[in-house]
Amino acid sequence: MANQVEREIFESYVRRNGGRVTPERLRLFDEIFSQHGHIDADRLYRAIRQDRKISRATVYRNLELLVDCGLVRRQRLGQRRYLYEHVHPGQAHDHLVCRVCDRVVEFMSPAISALQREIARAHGFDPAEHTLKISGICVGCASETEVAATGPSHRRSALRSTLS
Amino acid sequence: MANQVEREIFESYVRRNGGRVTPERLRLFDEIFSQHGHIDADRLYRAIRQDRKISRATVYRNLELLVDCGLVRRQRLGQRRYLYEHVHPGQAHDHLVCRVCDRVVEFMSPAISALQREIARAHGFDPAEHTLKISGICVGCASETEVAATGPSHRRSALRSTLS
DNA sequence: TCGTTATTGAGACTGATTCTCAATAGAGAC
DNA sequence: GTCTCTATTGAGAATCAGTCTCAATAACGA
Repeated sequence: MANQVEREIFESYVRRNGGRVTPERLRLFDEIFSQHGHIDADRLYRAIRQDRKISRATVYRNLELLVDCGLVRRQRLGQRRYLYEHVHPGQAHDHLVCRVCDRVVEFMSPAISALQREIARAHGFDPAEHTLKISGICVGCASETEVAATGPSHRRSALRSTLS
Repeated sequence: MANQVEREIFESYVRRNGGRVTPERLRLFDEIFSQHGHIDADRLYRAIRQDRKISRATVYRNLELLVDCGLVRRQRLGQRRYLYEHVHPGQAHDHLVCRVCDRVVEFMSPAISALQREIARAHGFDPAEHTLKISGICVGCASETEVAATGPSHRRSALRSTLS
């Protein structure tokens, strides 16, 4: 079975802390490790709902658990909700987010990671994790919106008159 | 008067887009430019409320306006709410956030900024803005929590047993 | 001063996440 | 296998930040 190692990490983390291994936990683990990329809590909830009863609260609680034991990363890439992704140790990466279409692209930069560690230490911080999100406009959207935009582009302006 | 330049940028941005310069807008501008560091919408609302009637909606609407014209930066540094800070052009900076006490420390790294631009371009993105948040544990909290922590430290674990 | 229409205020609304608490069910002891 | 203890679950209520609605107000150009 795939993700055997991660699954053992998970189970042993739970047991070590006096927790119980429940079918709900395992199902959530499987779901998030079968997904590629970023997924929100509601999607996970609905995916699991396909074949078993589970409550939203359980999904949230156990996502927190997965985050705590380091197997899952939770980030706000869009505006409203958190996105979750499973972590492959040693493969730290960051994100480019298109502010028009919300597409997320991952990239790795050991140079940036190293600089971050350095900076944190210089300021007396013990760096635990970081979030680097670069938002901009991707190639696709850039060509599409060339004609339109003169302002903040993607979202409605706070000034009404610009709408008319 | 201080912030004269920024204020003119603001007024001309509003006018240029067919908007109106209202006392509420000016008051919000003054408030956020009189504050140092990061502040949330509710704090701004309450600060302004001290000496004039204003509605929450107006605060949010006009914060959006300030963000749109580039005078204010909005970021999620904590978990829940957005934090706002006024921007001094040419002084891009990033943040270190202590995950225990939520203290925010600013730092500047031209090297990281340059790398970010490079990466964005390499992936066909036109970079508009970025958020780099390094969260970790600051010196103060590190020494205080030395004895305690064995787990996720600062917040309640998703596993109940660890509470007892 | 007037008229047009952008802006405001109050409160309803939304959507994501967290909380509550009674019912359920792991898992160690026997 | 059965018992017991208590961690976990489910359903829905609660929270919280932020957004929307719409009638009343007030900028600002004529």
